[in-house]
Parts: sequence; structure tokens; C-alpha cells
Amino acid sequence: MEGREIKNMEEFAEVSGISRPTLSKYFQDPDSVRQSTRKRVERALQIYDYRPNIFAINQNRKLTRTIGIVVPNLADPVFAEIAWSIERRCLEAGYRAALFGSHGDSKGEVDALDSLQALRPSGVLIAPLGRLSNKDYIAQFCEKVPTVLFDRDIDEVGEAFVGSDNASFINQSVEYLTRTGEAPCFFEVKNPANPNSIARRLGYKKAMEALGLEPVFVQVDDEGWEFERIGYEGGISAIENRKFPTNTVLCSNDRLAIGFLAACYEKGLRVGRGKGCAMRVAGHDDHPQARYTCPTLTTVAHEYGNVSNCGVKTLFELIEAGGRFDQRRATLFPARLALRESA
Amino acid sequence: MEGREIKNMEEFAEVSGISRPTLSKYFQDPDSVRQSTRKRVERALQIYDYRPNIFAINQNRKLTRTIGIVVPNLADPVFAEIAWSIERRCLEAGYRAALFGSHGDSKGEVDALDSLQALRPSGVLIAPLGRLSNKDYIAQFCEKVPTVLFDRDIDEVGEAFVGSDNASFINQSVEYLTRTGEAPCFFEVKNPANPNSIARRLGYKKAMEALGLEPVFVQVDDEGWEFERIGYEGGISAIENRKFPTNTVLCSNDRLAIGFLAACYEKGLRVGRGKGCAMRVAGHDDHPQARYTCPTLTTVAHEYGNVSNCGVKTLFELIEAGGRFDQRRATLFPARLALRESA
DNA sequence: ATTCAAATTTTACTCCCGTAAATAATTGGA
DNA sequence: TCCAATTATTTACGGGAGTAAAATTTGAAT
Repeated sequence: MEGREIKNMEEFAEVSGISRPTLSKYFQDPDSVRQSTRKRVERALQIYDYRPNIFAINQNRKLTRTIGIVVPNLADPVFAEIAWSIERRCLEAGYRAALFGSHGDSKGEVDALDSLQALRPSGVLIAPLGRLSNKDYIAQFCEKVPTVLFDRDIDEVGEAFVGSDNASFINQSVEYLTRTGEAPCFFEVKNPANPNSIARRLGYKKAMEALGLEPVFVQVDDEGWEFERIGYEGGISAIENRKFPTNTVLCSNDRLAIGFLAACYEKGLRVGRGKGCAMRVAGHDDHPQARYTCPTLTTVAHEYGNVSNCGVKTLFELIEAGGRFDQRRATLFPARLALRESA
Repeated sequence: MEGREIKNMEEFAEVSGISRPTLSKYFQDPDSVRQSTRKRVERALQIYDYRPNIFAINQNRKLTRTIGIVVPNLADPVFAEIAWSIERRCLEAGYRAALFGSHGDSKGEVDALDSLQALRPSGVLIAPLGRLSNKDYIAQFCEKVPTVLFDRDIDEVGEAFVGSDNASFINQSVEYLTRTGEAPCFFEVKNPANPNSIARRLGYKKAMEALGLEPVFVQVDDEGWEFERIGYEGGISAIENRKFPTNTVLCSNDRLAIGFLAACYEKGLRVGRGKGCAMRVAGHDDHPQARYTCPTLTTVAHEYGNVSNCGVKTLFELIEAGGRFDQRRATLFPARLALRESA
């Protein structure tokens, strides 16, 4: 495919012998021109290396056919997986996807939204930081760009939310653990940035009280995103100081649980539900590596597919509806217990 | 910050009382205008919500000040971490970053490069798939866009490569393992897509032969990116069929090792170098979770910082040099042994 | 107050493509 | 073969900002 260098559609029109407006139609939808014309264009494209300038295109379109995806941390496997899943669905629907990680702080989140706004996306799916988020800024952003929140909700912000039903998560795990052994205590970060964590804490409290049991919290005073480290260090310290009144530990999320398993291992505490085990450990999220921990981690699974599927569907409806729903929509997916060896 | 809606720079010039060309200068570099003017602009920006349209900007620039980053799989923690690290450095240098995952197949990689080309990036950093890559396509891409390969090399493609010295990796681990116990056998995927894997295999063979030892390969016949699963299933099967002639297993990468550790755990083989341990296991890469496995994983560390730092630096030099170096540059960083509990 | 270089404004053109209106050329069906 | 409907071409304008050149203002130093 060589010929002279083609700079723009004008030149391509010259060399291909097809008028520019027709070419413009072709590039927007190859089926919108007559078959014979389409063939002619495609033959020319094989000879000359031309592709429309995306910036010039988007400058004139109201629709850029780009979907922005923002998650707190692209290096977190759980978010990476969900972001990837959403991206794939957008591509299937003929949209581009632009991924942003907010790097765990409010400034990063605002920056990501700023960059996104400059891209004039058709819509945005965002998993907000939560407590740390600049709530006003996000609310304002939602006014301007059709936006669906997912994973973590912010009260009254945006037109829709899609996430997991944390109450269902907790109920399932608490119910299962108490039914099959000692009641669980709850292992978590003391001041979590993550609203899911808070919902789970409350869920645990309620679930325990409903069973007539006293909730017990073991809290690590740390912050940030290094949950494995926090779970490990906090776990070591809690074990040494005998902070666990029962042999069953329910972790607020799987990454914390992975770190805690490492702590148990180091301390020589065998984890599992069989004979000779000193501890039972369970988590939440069904982290991609939960099946490869030692022992494999019993956890409560997100249905990633559901969340991304529904999130994208909701976003497209929102775009269709011009960015406004009659009333705010919240969709929560229930959990599924993933029973493995650790509890 | 409310006022009338500002559509473009023209309008912002009106309301702020500053001429459009000056505003244009300001937005390209706030320091290029007089201090007093800068103040005036910034005061106006507080009142009116205006930001330049990125499409219109990039339409005229040869430089879009965007750096493309392409990795095989954004959901792989090792790549996620390195991508994030590169992104941060680009942002610091005043560039935007566009992340793409090639989703593990050649088509995905080509698509990513296509999207990137449309963005007219100033430069690209790509960790190619390797054997599966469409080599010609990538070579062609490198002709058009200043591109630095990293992590995995493709012979003679592009102007520069930055990665790890796999020979050094392997030497360190083989040397350490043989010095402190039985000689290692090498656990790996039979037909790896990844050129690093092949380099490591060869490195192992050489290192063993240099020590006068017979190299032993234990290969799993599988493919894809689910290394934990492959390591686990392949591990179970290899253990059951007594494929390991020694008690020491060197894994081609850490994700494989994580799966293999799970297999050992399930089979009741205690891993470590202490008394009562049946196995020693080591990996390569220093996966973010290597410090939280059971037991913690002895591995050979990438210096992510070095690779991303040098990669970005090299790319900027390449851009500076107009996309061509006198001769191809290859930078390899040596490894650092991360000694932990597993071996 | 005078002078002069630096900064700003005015004006005008460019980038590449979307899109609308009027006109011309192709279709395919009766 | 001819007509009407479909498709393509011509022409012209607009979008939002970069940028060059000339004219003007600013500010600091003399």
C-alpha cells in the first residue's frame, strides 16, 4: 500500500476520484453509500494510507463516541478486571474507551475527570473514591456529562448507580460462618476511604445483631491502598496481641484477607475448616487470586459481568435519554458465596 | 464560579478582556505571558468555567503531547504497576498518557496501535506480546511514530529497547539455589508467547551447564495469560506424576510460582528452606504480591522504577532526535535477588 | 519626559472535517 | 424508453484553536 502521502480527506478525494462529502459519509458509515462506491473507496484505501483525523472529526461532532472509565486504582486487580470488562463492552457497542485511574486521591480523581471533560465523551462510568472524593465536583461533572456511578455509591450524586448489595454479601458470609462454626469477628481498616467498607461494617453489625450475637471488630489503624500489607502487618500485630476472640475472621475485602493469610502462615496458624486448623478466614470480592491462596479463599463473589453489563446498559440508556432520568436509578446485585478451603 | 456559559476562546476573550492570541499563549504556557496578565486570566477563570477544546488544539499541533502506553494485559498486576509508573512519569513531564491493553492477542495489539496512531501521539512505549505480535505491523508503526519497546524485545524492531537482563536474573537465582541446596529444575509453560520466557529458559540452561549440571525442565502444556491457574493445575499434575527430580523448583515467573505454591499447599508439601520443608520454590519478577504468599516468595526483582524511568527518558530523547537514533539502543537492567522464605 | 524592548492586540489565514443546499448523475422499475 | 427515486458532486460555511505579521500599548530604565 504505497502511493503519494495523503494528508487529508481532500487529497484522498483527489486521488480516489470520489468527492469529499461522499468520503465523509463513507467513514461515518460505510453502508451509507452505494455498494459500488464503497468498493471504490476500499480499493483506494488499499493503495493509499489514509485515515481521517480523529481530532478534526470530534471537533465537529456532538457525539465523540468515547466512553470514559474512571476507577480508583488501575493497579488493583479487582478494578483492573472490571475496567477491562467494561472496556470490552464499550468496544463491542462501537464506542472507544478511555481508561483513567485516580491514583487513590481526590486530586487524581478530579484530574481524570478534567481530562475526560476535555475529551467530550458521550458518557462516563466512574467508580468514585468514596469518602475522599470531591463530592461537589463529581456532582457538577454529572450535570454536564451523562455519568453512571458504579461499585461505590455517593448519595444523591448522578443519575444512576450500579453495584453490589453489600448487605447481601455480609449476610451470606455471616450466616454461613455462624452456621458452620464459631461466629466471625470482622477484620478491617479503621478509617476506610471506601464506602463499600463502611456498608460492609454496618452490614456485619446488623447481621450479627439479628442473630443475637455481639459484633466484634478488629481494626487496623492504617490507610492507603496497600491492603495486602495492611492485612499482613495488622494481622501479625492482632495475632500477637490476641485480639481475636473467636477462631473465625471475616475480612472486609479479599486483599486484606490475602495479607492476613500470610500473617497466619507466618505465625504458624493453620487456616481452614478441617481438623487441625486454628483459624477460619473469609473475604469479600472474589479477587482473581482468591482461588490460588494457601489455602484457597472462601469469599463472596461479585458478579463482575453483571455490574459491567448493567453499568454499560444503564449508561447507554442515560445517553439515549439525554443525560437525565426521571428519577435516580440504583441497581444492586446480590452476592454468591464462593466456598473454598479457608472457611 | 458562575457566569455565562463560555463556548470557546473567543467568548472567553470577550468576557475576560484579554485577546485571544494572548489567551492561547497562556494556555500553552502560563509563564509565557506577563505576570499581571496571568493573574488577570486566572481571576477570570475562577469566574467562568472555560477550558480549551482539546480536539481543536490537537488538530493544529504536530505534537499532541500525548504518550501512548501499550502492554499485553492491563489486568496483570506486574504490567499494571509498570504502566502506572510510566504514566506518572509522563504526567510529570507535562504529557498526557493513553493506556492500552492488547488483551493478549495480536489483533488487540494492532487495534491498540491503530487507535494510537489516530491520536497522533508524540511517542509510544510498548511492551509487545512477543512471538504472537504482528512483527511487520509493529515495525511499520515504529517507522511512523517514535516508539520505544520495553519489557520484551523484538529483534531489530524500533529504535530502542529497555528491559531486564534475563541472563542476570537467571544466573542470580540458579547460583543462589545451587549454592544453598539442591539444584533447581525449571517450571514453565511449554510454548510461551512471551520472549522473556524463552530468554529465561535459555538462561537457565546455560547457567546450569556452566555449573556442570544437567538442566531439567518441567513444562506445562497450556497457553494464555492465566498463569496462576496454569501454575496450579500444572503443579498438581507434575507433583502427582513425580516430575520433579529435585526438591527445588525455579519458576519462569512469579504468577506461575503463586499458582505452584497453591498446588504445593494443597498437596501438603511444606515450602521453604527450613527444617521440615519438602520443597523450595523461587520465581522471577517480584510480583507485587510476592511478599504476601505463603510462604513469602523468593524471587528476582525487576527494578520497575529503572525500566519505566529509562524507558521514558529514552523515548523523550528519541522524540527530541526526530524519531531516529544513529543506532539501535538496548538497555538492560540487572536483577536483584529478593530473598524471602520460600527458597 | 524620553526611549526602547517586551508584551499585547488586531487582523487574517490555516488545520481537517461535518454538514447543508443545490445541482447533476445513476439507478431500477414500469 | 422514460420517469422518479436514489445517490453523488459542487459549493460553501462553520467549528475552535494555532500562529504569523503588523500595529499598538506597556513598563522600566535612562
